[in-house]
Parts: sequence; C-alpha cells; structure tokens
Amino acid sequence: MSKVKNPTIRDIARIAGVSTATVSRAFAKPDQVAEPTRTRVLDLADRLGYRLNMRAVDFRHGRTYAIIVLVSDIANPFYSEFFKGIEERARADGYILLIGDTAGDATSEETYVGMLLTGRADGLIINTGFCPESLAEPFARSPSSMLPPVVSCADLDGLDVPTVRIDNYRSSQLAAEHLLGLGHRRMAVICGSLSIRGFADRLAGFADLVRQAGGVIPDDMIVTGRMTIESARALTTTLMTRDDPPTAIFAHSDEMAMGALHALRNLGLRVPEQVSVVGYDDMNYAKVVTPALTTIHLPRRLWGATACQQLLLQVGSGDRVQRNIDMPTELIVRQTTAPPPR
Amino acid sequence: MSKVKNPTIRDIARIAGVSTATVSRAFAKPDQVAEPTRTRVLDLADRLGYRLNMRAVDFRHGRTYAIIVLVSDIANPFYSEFFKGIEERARADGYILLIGDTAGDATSEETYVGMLLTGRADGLIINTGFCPESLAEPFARSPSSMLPPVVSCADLDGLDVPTVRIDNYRSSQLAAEHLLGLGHRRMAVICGSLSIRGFADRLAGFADLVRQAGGVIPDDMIVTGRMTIESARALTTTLMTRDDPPTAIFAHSDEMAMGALHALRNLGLRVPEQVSVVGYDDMNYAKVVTPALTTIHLPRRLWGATACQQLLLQVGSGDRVQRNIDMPTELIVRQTTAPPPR
DNA sequence: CTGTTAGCGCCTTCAC
DNA sequence: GTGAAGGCGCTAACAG
Repeated sequence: MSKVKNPTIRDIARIAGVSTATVSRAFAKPDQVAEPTRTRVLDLADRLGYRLNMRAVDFRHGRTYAIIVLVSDIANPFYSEFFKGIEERARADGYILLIGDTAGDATSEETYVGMLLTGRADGLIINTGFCPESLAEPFARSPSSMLPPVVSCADLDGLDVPTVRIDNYRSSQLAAEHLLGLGHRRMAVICGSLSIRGFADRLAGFADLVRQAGGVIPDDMIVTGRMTIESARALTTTLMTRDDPPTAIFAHSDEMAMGALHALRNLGLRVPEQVSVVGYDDMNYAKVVTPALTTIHLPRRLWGATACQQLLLQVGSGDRVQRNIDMPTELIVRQTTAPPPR
Repeated sequence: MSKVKNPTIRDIARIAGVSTATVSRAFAKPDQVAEPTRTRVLDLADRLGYRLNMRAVDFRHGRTYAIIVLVSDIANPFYSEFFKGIEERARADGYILLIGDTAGDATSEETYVGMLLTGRADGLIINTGFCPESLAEPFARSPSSMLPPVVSCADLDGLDVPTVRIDNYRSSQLAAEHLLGLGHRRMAVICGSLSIRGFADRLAGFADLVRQAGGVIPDDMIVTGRMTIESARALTTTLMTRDDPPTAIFAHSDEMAMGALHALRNLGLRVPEQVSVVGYDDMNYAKVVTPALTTIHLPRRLWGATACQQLLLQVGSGDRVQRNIDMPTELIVRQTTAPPPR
C-alpha cells in the first residue's frame, strides 16, 4: 500500500481521482456528495490514515471552538462541579474547554489572556475574582464588541463584561441571621483574601447584619487565609485559644469549615454543642460528613453551565446577552449549628 | 485615527510603508530589523490595536505549542503538584498545558485524543492508567514515529509508548515490610480500581511480600473503591466492624488514608495504638495532619516535569528518548504506624 | 537590512 | 453532484 507520510486533502483527491472540494465536502457535508463518490473517498482516506488538519480548519474558520476558564487554583475542589457544568454545556455546542490555572501568578494569567487575544480560543470565563491586567487594557481601548467575548463570575473592578454571579453579600446575611437567631453573639469569620471582592462582600454582609442587630464583630474575630483545610485549621486554633473565644464560626468555604471542624476536634471542643460552624459552597461531602455541615448552597454546576451559556451566546451572535445574571443561593441548616452553651 | 476593524500584518505593512515580511520580523525576530523601522512598525501596530493571529501562526508553523494531559479526575488533589511540574517544564519551552479530564467518560477521552490526532495539540501525557481506545487503533496501524508524541505515566496494555513511571509493586512491598516488621499479621488493603494496572500492582506487591513472609491477606481484607476520602471512610467502617478486624491498613492513596483515619476516629479507635495506617503519595498535608501520616513518597512534581521533558524531547527532535524512566519512591515513616496491640 | 514570492491545508463561492 | 480557483494571515527562503 503506497503510503504518504502525512496525507492532505490533496493527496486523497489525486488518488481518488476527484477534486479537493469533493473530499472536503465528503467530510464536512456528506449529504452533498453522491453515495458512491463519498464512500470511495472516505474509504481511501481511512486506508491512507488521513486526518483532518484542525490547525488549517481553525485558521480557515477563523475560530478554534475552544474556550478558556481562568481559575486561581485548579486544586480547589470547589471548581470540580463548576468545570463539569461548563464542560457539558460547551461540549453540547462542539466547544472544548481549556482550563487555565493562574496560581496567583501574573505570568500564567498573561499567557491565557494572550491565548484569547491572539485567537487561540474563542472566549473566556473568569472565576478568579480578579481582572487580569492584560485584559483590562484592551478592553479600555476598544469597545468590547471588537474583542473576543468574556464572561466573569463576579463583578470585576475595571472590566465591564457580562457577569454570572452569586450574591455574596445577601447569602452571608443568611448565615448571620441563622446564627443570631440561635442566640450567638460572639462570632468569628474565617475569610478568603479580602482583596477579592467576593470575599469582602461575604464579610460585609455578615458583619452588616450583625451590626443591624446591635452586635459587632471585633477585629480579632476576623481572620484571613487561603481557601484550604490546612489554612483554616491553623486559623481556627489561633482563634479558639484566645481569651473569650467565639461560640460560632462563619467560614468562607466548606473546605475552610472542614479545617475549622478538624481544629475544634483536636482542641476537644464539640460541634455544635460548644461551637457552631457555618460553611459556604455546599460541597458534595457537606451532607455526608459527621456532623453534617450547615452551609450556604451554591448551584456550582448550574453556575458553570450558565456562565458558559452566556459566553456561547456572545461567541455565536453579536452581543445579545443579559449583562448580569444572579444565581440563587440558599442556607442549608444541618448539624454543625445549635444554640451557644449557656 | 483611522481604525481598521481587525488589522492584519498587511494593513500594518501598507500604512507603515514596509513589506509584510518586515512587519512579521519586527515581531518574531526584532533584532533582524533596523531600530527605526522596528519602532515605527511596532508603534503603529500598537496604535492600530494589531495582534498576531495565532491561528495563522500555528497553521504556518505546523504546530500549536500546546500539550494535553489526560487525567481521570481533575478534582483529585493528587494531580495538583503533578500539573505544576508539567506546567513549569512546558512553559520553559513556550508550551502551554491543556488539561483533559476524562471523568471515566469515553466520549471526553475521545475528544482529547482527537485534538491530538488532528493537530490541535503537539503531544499527550496520559496519567489515567488506561489506554484510550481511539489512540490504540492509530498506534496499531502506523509506527509511532508517524504520530504525535505520547508519554504515559504507567505501562499501558496495548500502547507501546515511552513511560515515566513509578514502581508500584516495589514501593508497596516497602509498606508491607514495615508493617510486618512492626509485628502486624492481620492487615487490610484499601485499593483503587484493580482494573488499573498501577493499583493491581500495589496490591500484588503488598500481598506477595506478606506471602513470602509466610502470611496471607484474606480476601475479605481486600476492598476496592474510588480514590476519595469519603469512599475510604465507608470501606474502613465496614472493614473494622467485621469480626476479627485488621490491626493495620494499607491505603492506595493518602486521600484514602485520610478517610480511613476519619472512620477509625469515629469508631473510637486510636491510631496508631490500636490500628496502624499507611498511605500512598505523600501529599503535602501528610506531614502536617495529626497524627502525621506514614506513607509512600512520590516525587509528584518531578514526575510531571520528567514526563513533560520526555514529551518535549520527542516533539522537538525525532525520537531520541528513553523508553522507560522510573521515578524513585520512598517509605516515609511518621506517626500512624506502631506495633499492634497485644 | 528589506522586499518578493510562494505557499501551509482547507473551505467556499461560482461555474459547469 | 462536481471541479476550478482564490484566499484566510503569516512565515521562510531567496534575492537584492
């Protein structure tokens, strides 16, 4: 069998005795090619090990059918369902997903933004909470309609793009209401980085509601760390070994709540009898751990799917998208919250 | 300022009064262009908001400078350091990383393999433990030198490509030796899916050594589940509530070991006084948890970097790569192992 | 140092 | 239903 090293559409055409147009059609629009011709071409292509060169196709089409999702830490299990939601939606439209982990590193951020701006991807979903600098500049110079579509999962300072967001402020008030209603007065908040608007809002929502109820969150009851079990474990230990420790803790993620629970257990403190804990995210494990976690439910998968949906709408047509979509949140009361000890 | 909607190299050339070649060089090989010409071109390009069209560049170059990493579950924290290792190595050569999560789903697997085969990526690193079907076929038909380079992180049935692997069999023997040496005789193994060669090897290495020492692992002491905390938690509870429960548990990952520890704690069993636990992976948290985890250390970051290195060697030149590279492993004894209770 | 000239592989009118 | 021809945006010889 005479093999060509890397057959192109032209090789197939020549050997099959047809034009390149016919070969192209045989693959892209099979019904526009007569049955005998089609099978002959397809068979030959298969025999020669021909494969469409997608680099050429993408170039010709002027798009890549890829979208980038920018996150700050791919290892954060929070994202796993979020990715799934995006991926399912993207795949349905023939798009594939590129996951960009910035790891808080400006260079990698730039790399991925560069891929968008230079046409290696058709759109971008941002869920880092930050506006990449390299993106802010082009958006400031040109109207967004001249640039590839971007959707953010939070309001971003300095970047006016459609958002699909959750109401961090209001959902945190739910946590405060719940704890206040149980009788807690001395409460702590374990926060994600407050330079990220979302976390700042969670703190503000919680603190504002406490204040409205005539209370206050002392400064030394507000601590900040990374969104990991380990980070929260350390913070909680510090928090609880102070004089006059809190009777309740509001953590900015379930991962952090898990760390808090771990620390409390090590300190010999019982949850919820001695200390209450409220998490955030409603991770899959929240309902199965012991004690089951009281937390703020986020529709993570739907969130991803919706963000992707909005992006694809822009990719396809011009610009007919809602500017802001709010995802519903909900307080799920389980077993880590109870009235404070007398 | 007269704006072109989407300026190309040709627009810049025309307006700047130079040839397209010069514009191209000004970007790709700045030192080959005279200073005044270069700045004039670059300035103009900037002013016009020109951006290189990477689709065209990739097409022209015949490559995309992207490599795909295939994993079975992106949410498994095991991968996080592994990705980092790959990414650092890749970035150093100007390559970017596409993470493909198969989620055990054959369709997504096919998607990513398709991207490789159609030239949307230049190479593939497999760390799922399985050989994707859609990859086996082309490799069976053509010599691998005609196909894009692939590196696997385990020996794969039905796919003869270079591997960068760990010795699952031998490292599991280390765990067995340690436990045996402490005096354990009744031991259980919490396994990952045994249809994945790596996990089957871990079980075999452990069991064979026990057998050589005149012991045996009863069938009901071998359990299998997903690589998650929760899965191992359930398995451990079952294991320990049988008559004659084991005095030691060898888990196929640290995540699983964490689940086991959690279950033991809930059952009121003390580690290591009453039950010993050995993990696998040496995750970052292994040394900080209480009690600190005895485990098999894997150089995860280096593993990723080495796999990437081997891949890039193939991408660049023809085929001068070692067929198999073994990463070193090591037993790290910490606090979860001790002699069994008398 | 710079310009001219050919395409890379595919798709897509426009004829036939 | 099929073929001929042009071009997507860029780069890489090869001259000058």
